[in-house]
Amino acid sequence: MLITENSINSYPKHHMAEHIHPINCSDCICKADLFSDLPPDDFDIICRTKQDVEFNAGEIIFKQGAVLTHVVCLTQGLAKIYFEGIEKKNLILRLVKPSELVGGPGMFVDRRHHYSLGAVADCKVCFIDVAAYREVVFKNKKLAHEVMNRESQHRIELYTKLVNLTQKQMPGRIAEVLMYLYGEVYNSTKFNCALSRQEIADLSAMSKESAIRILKDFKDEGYITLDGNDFEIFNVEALAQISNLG
Amino acid sequence: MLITENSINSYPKHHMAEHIHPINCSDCICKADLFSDLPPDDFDIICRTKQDVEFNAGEIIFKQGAVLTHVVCLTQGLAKIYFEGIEKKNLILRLVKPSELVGGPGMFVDRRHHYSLGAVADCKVCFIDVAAYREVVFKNKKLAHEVMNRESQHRIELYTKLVNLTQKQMPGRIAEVLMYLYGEVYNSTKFNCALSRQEIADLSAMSKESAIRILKDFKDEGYITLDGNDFEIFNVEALAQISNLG
DNA sequence: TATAAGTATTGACATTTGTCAATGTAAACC
DNA sequence: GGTTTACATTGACAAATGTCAATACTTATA
Repeated sequence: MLITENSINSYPKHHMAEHIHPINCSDCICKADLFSDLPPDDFDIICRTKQDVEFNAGEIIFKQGAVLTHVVCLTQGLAKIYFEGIEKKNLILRLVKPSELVGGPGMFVDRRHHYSLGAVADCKVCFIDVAAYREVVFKNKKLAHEVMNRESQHRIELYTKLVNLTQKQMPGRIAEVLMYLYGEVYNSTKFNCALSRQEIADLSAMSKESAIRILKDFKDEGYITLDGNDFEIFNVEALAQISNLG
Repeated sequence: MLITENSINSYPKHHMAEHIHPINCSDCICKADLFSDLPPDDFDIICRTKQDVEFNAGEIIFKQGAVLTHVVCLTQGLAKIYFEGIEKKNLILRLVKPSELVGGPGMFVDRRHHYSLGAVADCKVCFIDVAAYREVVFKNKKLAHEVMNRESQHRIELYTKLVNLTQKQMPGRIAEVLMYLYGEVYNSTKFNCALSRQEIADLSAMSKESAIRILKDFKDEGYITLDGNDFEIFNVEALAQISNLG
């Protein structure tokens, strides 16, 4: 069984049954990233426990508050790390692309998830037993370094996010999100955005109506074009400046 | 010399000269906390590099952007970890009490400070060479665990802060700050607050005028009394509820 | 004591932002 | 095709929040 007996998670049953199948870990996209330099023996420890699962867009991969029994590697799709705040309002911390391993700070504290991971588009993920993961991290100094490094990087991004959300007005925040989608998620000025308007709003801490209005303003100014979820950014410099000035 | 040659830090000269004096590390308040279980040999590595410095209230201990050459242990006073944001607006992440060691995420990334540390009250701090600190952390598994644990804890607090600041309105945010001062800083419902009104505002991401107004509202409601910097909280439950509801 | 400088407070006002309700649009389903 | 459902858009309005200027208060200093 994928989830331990006492887990308070509740994955749809059909996911758990249908999609658990062995794939060749050596060829896996996970291997390309965090585990690329890992000795085969150590990598085996990780692989032995892994479980593949598919999620449809909109489904929850793991939920804030649930017992942290596995870390997750996204192998396909797009996911969001988000926080469930006051009165059902969500705050998206960041998006997760394939090859990224998502752990969570609870791993070393209280073994609970402190944020939720949700599928923005259809996703394939690989669940890795947290005990196996910890074992390998503590066994392997280089990996431990790398993990620390990445966690530090995330913390720095979190500080930047905190300043963005508390000190910038809405146009700056939306410009920020567009630059993020362009520069870090789709790596192109033209993209079909997997995020709904509500999710864009959740990423910039405002109401969806406000997000829509600002996007329309940017469109009217000629900085972007919008057709449903088809985005194209024409004036990166203008958006960068709006984002920087706040 | 306290700071390496290529440091872009600029501490007032008189601090650097006057206050470097050996104290008995074994009795130091630092020792009581993070380093309490450290083998004597490892602790010696740390102690050999330490430099004591005093700072007056309002002075900067280290500055965002500067080269991270030392980690800092606060031995006396009260300090703030803050972020210098847009147009000189500061955001205080949290307060630091004596015995706490302040590193910063840059230690494992780019060797720069990603936030500033400032003295809220007069402070005594102990600078520890970052190389010595890293050496001991990587040598000592138990300490490494503890460091990871604390960093995780801070990250969790950061998530909570992010939600507080983006999803709560001003009364909720000020109530939050009062609960924080009561519960985690002064551990008493009655305290002489070392923070200025501006700093209370920086802690709750609002203008100082707004902070003042909300404090006055709480006073008018009878939840607190205020006389300059003398605070007394009468109705913890009311503040807790205001904080929770947002 | 007088003066100056910084901090705190208050009120008036403008701006930003959210809420609500109405309408439009698109995909899914019968 | 028609219906339903979810999502997107728009406008009107209310609420939250910041800005600015005037004034009080405190502390440091001449």
